[in-house]
Amino acid sequence: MFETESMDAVFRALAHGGRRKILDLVSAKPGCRVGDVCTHFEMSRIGVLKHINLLEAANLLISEREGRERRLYFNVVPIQTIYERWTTEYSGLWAGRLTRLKYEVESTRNDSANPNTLRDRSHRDTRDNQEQDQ
Amino acid sequence: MFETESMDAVFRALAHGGRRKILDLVSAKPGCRVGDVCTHFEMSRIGVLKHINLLEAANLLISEREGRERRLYFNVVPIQTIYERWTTEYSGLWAGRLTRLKYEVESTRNDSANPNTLRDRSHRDTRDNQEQDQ
DNA sequence: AACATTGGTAACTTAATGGTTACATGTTCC
DNA sequence: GGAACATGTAACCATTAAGTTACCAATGTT
Repeated sequence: MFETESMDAVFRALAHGGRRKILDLVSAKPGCRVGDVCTHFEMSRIGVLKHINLLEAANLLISEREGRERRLYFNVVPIQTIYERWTTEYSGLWAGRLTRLKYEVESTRNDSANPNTLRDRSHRDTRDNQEQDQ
Repeated sequence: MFETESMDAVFRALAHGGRRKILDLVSAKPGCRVGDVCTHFEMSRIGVLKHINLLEAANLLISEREGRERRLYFNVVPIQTIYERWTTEYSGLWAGRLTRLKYEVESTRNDSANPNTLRDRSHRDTRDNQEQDQ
């Protein structure tokens, strides 16, 4: 719906705990180098390097060459974009209107006669492997 | 750092465009059923089902049986948790203090004499395949 | 010049994901 | 009861992702 291609890269980059840890490290020590990040992992240097590169490709890290060193900086912008996506898309939820409803659903679990039923069915699912209208 | 196991599931669940789309659909039509979601995908019904199950495992969807049907509801809570994680962890950034710095780094790219250099090096990387101190 | 340091490529192995088809189970409707 | 329906399970295949080792290329240092 509101998906951009770059957003997908960001989401995928964030899907890895090690990479999130890298973001933590770099944001704690802006300007640190590849080797500095590596010291915090059991993994091989190349393993870490690939994660760093992936993060940079997603624009979550910015790197800057300085002689033989490579300085790393964390870039908040993509995460802010994601934040906007959720707050815009699910604005109602964040505003608290539906949030309360959800909490009720989660805790009580007995509003079995939910009025918000979907009845716009139009798919032909008979005997598996249907192809649907996009 | 601030990682919980459940948070990892959430991040991984969000890493797939199709699953994010499912969240969009369900949050737009709370209480819709599995089949309803399927109509919006080219994929086979089972493919979609697995994504739905994964989302439920990550607690991003809540489902409720009603006869032979399964009603789906979006659960904001995990996303709120993630939001907290970022805003807490990178609070300085969101507060705008470091954010400005980052923007400068991104736009100008010539603060080559960054004072924030990390010099706590202590790893022995000589000839690859080092094991580091955790 | 010689050598340690820092970073990067290339090629490969293994594990995880995304997706499929075929079959199974419980429900509603006649 | 029996047909159509909604959902689910099992077994499997293809692709991608994660990580490894071995080697390469600059840059500093003495």
